[in-house]
Amino acid sequence: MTTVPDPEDLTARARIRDAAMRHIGEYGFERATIRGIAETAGVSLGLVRHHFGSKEALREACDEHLVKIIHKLHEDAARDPRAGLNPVAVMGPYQPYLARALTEGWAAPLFDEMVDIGERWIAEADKSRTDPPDVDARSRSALIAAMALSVTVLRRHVERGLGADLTSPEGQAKLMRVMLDVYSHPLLSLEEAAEARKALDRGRNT
Amino acid sequence: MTTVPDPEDLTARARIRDAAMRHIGEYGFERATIRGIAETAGVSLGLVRHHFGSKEALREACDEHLVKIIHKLHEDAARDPRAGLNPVAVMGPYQPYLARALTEGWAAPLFDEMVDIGERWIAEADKSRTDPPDVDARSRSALIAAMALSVTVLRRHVERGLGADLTSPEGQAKLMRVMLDVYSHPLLSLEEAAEARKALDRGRNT
DNA sequence: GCCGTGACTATACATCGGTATAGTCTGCTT
DNA sequence: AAGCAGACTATACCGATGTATAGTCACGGC
Repeated sequence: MTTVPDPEDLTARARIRDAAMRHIGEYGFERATIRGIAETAGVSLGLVRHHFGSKEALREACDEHLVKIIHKLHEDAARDPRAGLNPVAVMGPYQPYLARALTEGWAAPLFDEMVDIGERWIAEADKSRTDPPDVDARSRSALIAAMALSVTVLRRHVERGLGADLTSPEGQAKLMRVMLDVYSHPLLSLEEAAEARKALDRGRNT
Repeated sequence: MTTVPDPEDLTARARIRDAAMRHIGEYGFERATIRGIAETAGVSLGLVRHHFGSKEALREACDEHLVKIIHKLHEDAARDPRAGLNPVAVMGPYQPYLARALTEGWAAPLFDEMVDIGERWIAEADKSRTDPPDVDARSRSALIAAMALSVTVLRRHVERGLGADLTSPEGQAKLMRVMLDVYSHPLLSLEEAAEARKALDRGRNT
């Protein structure tokens, strides 16, 4: 799944890009070295430069590729909405790179697009909501996007907490069960929330 | 808030440690340089080594200090549970460092302790829950901890989404409002969750 | 058949940054 | 007064890594 390469793949350029995504995903951009990437791709140091020019440009190429992948996944998810719940399963091998991109500061457009998608979804759901929302749909979408991505970003910690390897089918099934339970039970009752809001209005912020 | 220094502070050692936490928080461990930290602390490169021995050891000292801070905050939060909702406000200036620690792979005990605390809280809440939980309290606590920390870890993205600066009181109030709304409304109905679980049981995992 | 272009390699270069060492100054103890 | 300890500085060292350059090889068009 999601490992289907572009037709243009198999080329050295594609191999380098894939190796870069793996290295950056595993070590982060700083610790990933062009030499290491070249070795993994089975090419010389110079060829990386020949194709991409600089380490920074290589990263940008990886980003573009990620965006491409996400767009394709988004189309797929439009057909089966439930499949999109589990980001670890969805992103597959590109998930570590995504996590780095989000935490090392260069994937803003990507996150924003996720917020866009969520916002439309939420606006739809608001129509059948009984109590009026206290805040705009976009803000809620941003928080929910962050929450959904937290599994990706804090994956190692979540794995420890669940006692399961999230690359395995069993681990992913477990994660889905946990998510279903948590997502279907509010952390706060409406009354508690209303009370906290009132306290906030009184100007007591902490 | 949370800026009250230890009595032992004001010493060069403390200044170096604080500078290190700021630099690592801002740039990450790799990109943070001992030279830069020394300059910020207003001391020489050599003094950093004199006090801490190595960059790695300096990081460990920062970790220990973070743990100390978290413990103190935890005691405070025990008195006023609601204050603990907002991790950005709670962690104050140490929040960027915490985010780095969590995403760059070295803060496992810290996360686990948060899961511990949450687990006890959830076990308590389970007593008054009508439907039986599908998964153990610890797994749910881990996911919820990750979700709660997502604001800290993806802070820049959340800020863009909310259109607010989370260091400002207004931004924090806005975040609180968003959290209260989202936390008090389940993302999935019990029926949807039950149905998804059934689909999972049929062995169709994706 | 030649030549040019682009994929690819080998190697040199320069900088950055962690580490190591030698030395200075201040203050305290005896 | 002597001397020792610890805080602190200046500077040298060296490996790692991104960047740059020169050169080789294969292939396709004129």
